[in-house]
Amino acid sequence: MVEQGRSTATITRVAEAAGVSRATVSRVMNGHSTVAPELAERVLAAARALDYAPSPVARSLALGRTATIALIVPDLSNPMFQDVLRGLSLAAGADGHRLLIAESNEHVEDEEVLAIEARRRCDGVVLASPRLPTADLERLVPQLTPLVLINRKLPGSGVPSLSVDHAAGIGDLVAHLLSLGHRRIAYLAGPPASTSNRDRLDALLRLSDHGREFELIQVPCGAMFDNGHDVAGEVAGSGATAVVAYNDMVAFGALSGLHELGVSVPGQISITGFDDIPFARFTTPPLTTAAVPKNTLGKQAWEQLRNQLDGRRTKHEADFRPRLLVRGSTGRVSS
Amino acid sequence: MVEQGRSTATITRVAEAAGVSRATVSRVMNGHSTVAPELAERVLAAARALDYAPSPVARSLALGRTATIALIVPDLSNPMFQDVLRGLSLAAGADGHRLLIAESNEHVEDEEVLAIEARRRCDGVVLASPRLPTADLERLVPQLTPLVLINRKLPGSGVPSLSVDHAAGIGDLVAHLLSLGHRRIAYLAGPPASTSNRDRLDALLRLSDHGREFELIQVPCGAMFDNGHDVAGEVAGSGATAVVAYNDMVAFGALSGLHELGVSVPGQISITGFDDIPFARFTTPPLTTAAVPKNTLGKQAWEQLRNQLDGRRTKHEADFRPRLLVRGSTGRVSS
DNA sequence: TTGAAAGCGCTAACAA
DNA sequence: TTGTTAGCGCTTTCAA
Repeated sequence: MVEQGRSTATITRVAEAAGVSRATVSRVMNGHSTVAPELAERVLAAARALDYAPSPVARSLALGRTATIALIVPDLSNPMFQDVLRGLSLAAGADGHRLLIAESNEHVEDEEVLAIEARRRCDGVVLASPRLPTADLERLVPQLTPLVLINRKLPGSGVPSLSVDHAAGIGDLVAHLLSLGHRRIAYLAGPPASTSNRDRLDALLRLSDHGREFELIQVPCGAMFDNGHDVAGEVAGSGATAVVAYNDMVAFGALSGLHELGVSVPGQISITGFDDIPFARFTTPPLTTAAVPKNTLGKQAWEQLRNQLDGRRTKHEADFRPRLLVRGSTGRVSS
Repeated sequence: MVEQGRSTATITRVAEAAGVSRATVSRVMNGHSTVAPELAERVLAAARALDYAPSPVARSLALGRTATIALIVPDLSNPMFQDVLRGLSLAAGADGHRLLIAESNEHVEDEEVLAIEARRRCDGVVLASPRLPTADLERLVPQLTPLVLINRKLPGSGVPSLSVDHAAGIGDLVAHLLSLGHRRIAYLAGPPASTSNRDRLDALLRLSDHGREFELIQVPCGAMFDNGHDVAGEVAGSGATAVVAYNDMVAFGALSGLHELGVSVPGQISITGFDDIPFARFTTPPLTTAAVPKNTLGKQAWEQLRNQLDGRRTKHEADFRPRLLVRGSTGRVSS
């Protein structure tokens, strides 16, 4: 048997040492009612001497709450979720709550049981599950509440949801490209099952208006560097003068691939990303993109969750409009 | 009051419904001893009907273990830790353990209480705490055990520790640069308090051998994109023909900055990074770097922790030697 | 094989 | 103000 930390004192031992009841110790430790100062002092002294701290697990059972929340994401390697994670961790931590993280590793089929299991160890859940079918999600809601959804709406369910307004972001990017004279635009599509990909694609289709505003060339791609890199050739041969990438990583991969092919950006082709992940302004050339406030998303998620934990009702849906950042990767169309 | 999920069934209700004792339900749920098949079936039916699942919190209290571990990191925005997080999350998850994550947000002074608090909710801790003074860490060990250290050694303590062999990585990078003819090398230093920075710097000083092998120019920098970007001018003016950056992000920032200044890489200056974070091979030019097996680190951390949880002793220290990846950002010195 | 009972460590009515 | 008591939901000896 391995040494499992020093044997921890219990409330009973402290009570004995201080010559009081466990209830009194509990009251002192929680700053409750008014315990006689001299008693309180005795209790604290005993607690210090025994190096006592209340057991979170026992408290959780007695109180019915754990001071812990769960974040459920499909994929931790996605910078988008990393920032949400970070914002959430900081905000919840500042309010004395721990963060449990559960990653489905893109296995949608495990996501339900993962979420339910996680919820049972926690007081609430922040769920980012872009691929889970709506029907399944709806069925899940009662077991996950208090719940906050990220990048996903469930109208009429009363579940707070924080989303990026993808359509608005795409709108800004396209307007920018159109103003530069581009009329043949390739979309490097993200994962087909991803709702954010669908949102972005829908927006593009709408804006293209059946080719009347501009010609839209769809290129199946993915969500990672490599995917963008690998379609560079296809892009170059497509006749597109501008590329709207699913996200910054893809854009960066494409940038890299085009560079290797000797295609100049933005000289011959313009490229836009989406998200504004940290290095987007450091690429060569720096990436024009739509910045989504990812930290804000995490922080707001905590606010929404805390409201529910406190029994408050809360506003239900928030859309965060990305901010267009024009940088060096887009330029006037070469005629 | 908000709806807190559907009211969950307890073991008592299931026992009543099945007409058995709680002990029997417990045995069935845990696949223990041999409960008579027909009884077991009755219990399972009741459990299904009531949608029962054992409470993890109650189990934790009764069993004295939580099936949860904690990862403690100074800064989640550091890609290095993100990958460790990911590897750890996956490995622990595969063995049915949850992951609690605690971020000190670089506040070393909070790290101790954060770690202790986290440990009390968990069965063990993976600690990445590059800046915590050794004495403090040593005092902490008994309260955190089972414990695994990342990028940090505590000789004689018996605490398993997984580290990157920074010196070896730097050695490979420098050998590479020397072979290309470089004799004036700038080091873009990371955070002074970081042990990994110190390791890398020490290695450089040793290799430089007081300038006999090459001249070492120290440039205080940092750990992020911006820091690298901001010292580009200084680097360009330093007369260095090659740059060893603290990590890939800094290298990338420097790359970007030099590009803006019209300094060609590797034409005029060669640059190396460290870590091989995902985009390192997509920069322009792609980054020569020392690849650290970060996923492995996370995965191994779980192995080490699991060994301790199982009461097994385990090998104590592992050094992961980075792999030199020669890419486009380094070239023969321009004479 | 099954059940009764005690216990994990804490909190919170209720009484005194 | 303090203590007594019951209870949070589960596991696990110990007897039967």
